[in-house]
Amino acid sequence: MANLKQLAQTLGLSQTTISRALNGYPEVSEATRKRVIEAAQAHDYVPNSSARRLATGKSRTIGHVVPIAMHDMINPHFTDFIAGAGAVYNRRGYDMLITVVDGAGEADSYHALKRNTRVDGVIVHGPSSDDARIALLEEIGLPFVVHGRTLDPEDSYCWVDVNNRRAFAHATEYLIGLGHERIALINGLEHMAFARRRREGFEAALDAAGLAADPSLMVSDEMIEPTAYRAMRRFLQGDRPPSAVMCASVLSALGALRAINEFQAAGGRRVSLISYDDCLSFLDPGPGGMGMTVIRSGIREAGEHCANMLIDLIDGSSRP
Amino acid sequence: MANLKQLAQTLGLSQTTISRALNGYPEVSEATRKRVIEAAQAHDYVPNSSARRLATGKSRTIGHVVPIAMHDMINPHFTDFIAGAGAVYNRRGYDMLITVVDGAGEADSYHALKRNTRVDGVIVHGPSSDDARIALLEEIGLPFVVHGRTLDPEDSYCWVDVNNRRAFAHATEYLIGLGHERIALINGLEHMAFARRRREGFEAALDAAGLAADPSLMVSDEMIEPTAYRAMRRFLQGDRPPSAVMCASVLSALGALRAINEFQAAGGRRVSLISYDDCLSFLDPGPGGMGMTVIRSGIREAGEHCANMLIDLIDGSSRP
DNA sequence: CGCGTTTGTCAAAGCGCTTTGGCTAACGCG
DNA sequence: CGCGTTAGCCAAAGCGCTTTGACAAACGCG
Repeated sequence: MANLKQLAQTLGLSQTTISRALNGYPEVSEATRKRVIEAAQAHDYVPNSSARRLATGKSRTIGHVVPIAMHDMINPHFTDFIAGAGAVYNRRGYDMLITVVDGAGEADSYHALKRNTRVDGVIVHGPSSDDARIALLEEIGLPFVVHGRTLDPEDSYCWVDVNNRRAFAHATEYLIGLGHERIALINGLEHMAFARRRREGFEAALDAAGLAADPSLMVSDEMIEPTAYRAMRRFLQGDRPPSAVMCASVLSALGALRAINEFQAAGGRRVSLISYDDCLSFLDPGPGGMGMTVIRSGIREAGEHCANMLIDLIDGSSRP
Repeated sequence: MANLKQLAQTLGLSQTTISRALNGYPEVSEATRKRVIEAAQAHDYVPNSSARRLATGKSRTIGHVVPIAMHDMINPHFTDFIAGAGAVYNRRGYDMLITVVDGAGEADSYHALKRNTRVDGVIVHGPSSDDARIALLEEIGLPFVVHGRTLDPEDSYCWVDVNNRRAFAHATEYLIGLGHERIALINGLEHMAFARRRREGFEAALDAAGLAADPSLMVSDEMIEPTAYRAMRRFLQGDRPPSAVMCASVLSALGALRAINEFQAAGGRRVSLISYDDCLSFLDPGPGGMGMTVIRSGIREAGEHCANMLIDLIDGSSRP
């Protein structure tokens, strides 16, 4: 059956009553409610979401505005994140609206989403150190949760993040425990807050062990294969090559690994490699891996987490 | 300014006229239209999309229903596709709605999207050999474009695809031209139409050169690193190892490469590798690559293409 | 029994837009 | 000049839902 009106007619009730019965309002008797719900099911009635949206001003939709990042690619982690968030939206009756923008149009997109009540909230991906987006969203009053944090620890918005600092500190300690003293770091671009945190963890662990971090063994660049390859090669060709390297992503690790393989084929010493696996589940080497240690970060779970948090926020709740 | 009514009032015109002027109907004089458009701009008026949706029954939204594929990952190519499609949607004033479902719920999702006029059309990703979805969509009358083709060449729906058959035939011919006679194939799962087509191309090229395809040098499995690694290892350990291998994806190539490197480190002969790059732009090795040849397939462009096609279809056009 | 409450229901007024049908004023033409 | 057209604009009726305000009927209680 198509619409509320018809259902009301067949049941001999008013639209009001039907609507209330279906939406769980207390003003209808339980007997009526039961009758209505059954009839709705029997006639395969589902309220039209456009109408509801117009009437309530709520869209039951979450927006993700993804800027097409540098050199025209979307961050591969995004996929896993979406999978996690999407599952939650489904379960909780929300839709997911994705807007792909080139950097410039981003603010406009948020404004447009808000104005049209197209979304009830948004998720902000990978904030840079001090992200303009969060100010914007606060200003226009669109609920949001950010995945990752800005550097300012005292901000009052919701975020979900892995503890990058600690993860890198631990991994570094692990290498130190194995006896490594010259450890290289192939990091992501440091205008991203997470990259900063990772370096901090790395340096803190070295410090704690009385080892100085060697700037000539640290690089901060896009986390892709070729850049990592070149960086690693440079490290290995120096006078005092590292005996271990930490990579900020599996992609970087791939590049580093290539450089290491060439180095060893040419008679070089063995080099250990630890990679931080910021998702990329499809590269999962499984048992008997690719010759490196990886830390898994569960981006997908982060997606679920963000989604749940945002919905709670919208439906009226907390801030963790 | 918030709504049509107010704009109409300030201009001393009726809502009808404003609406018509803004939507390009011929019943308003050019002078009025100009006045209206300018006022709209000046007052920063944008029609409320929920209201419009309700009134017209059109949502100006395209749906992508993505099943969480095998072993819980979304196909990484998806990201690039989305980037391409998303850009087009933006440009043409459409929104993108993504629904993540676990296999079972897929049909329901389509029904729900249709019933609520939540979307005007959908894009179907990676059809299997004979996909139930296209029948379903035709039945419920939801416009769609499929990315990839089913095997039935005579179907009457719209699709966008790369010529997998030809790409693989060419690549194989290339290897043959280099003098290779034993060529391995590491393919994707063959319930996917594209994988079938790739094998056909591969075999056709061998045939044409008077070389028989050796089944013991062909494998069809998920396109991920570890499976490819194991397959390649097996090939190389056989009595007559291949001198070249074609991989159906860069991920497979990575695995194969690992096996090859080990093989060569152990004194094995050189092995050539060609990979089909089904996107993964973030792995782009750039100049001075990773020691393999890749064919680029432009998933992103495919996304743009699909999006344009679908919108044309919705707005009333062709079928290529 | 009478009167203030509560309970369950309904009619009607939006939400902000599109679209139908009608109306007026200007226009074309014999 | 008179009459059929057309151009340009408008009022009002939806689209399908939620929500407000009213109102009977049933109830509680002194």
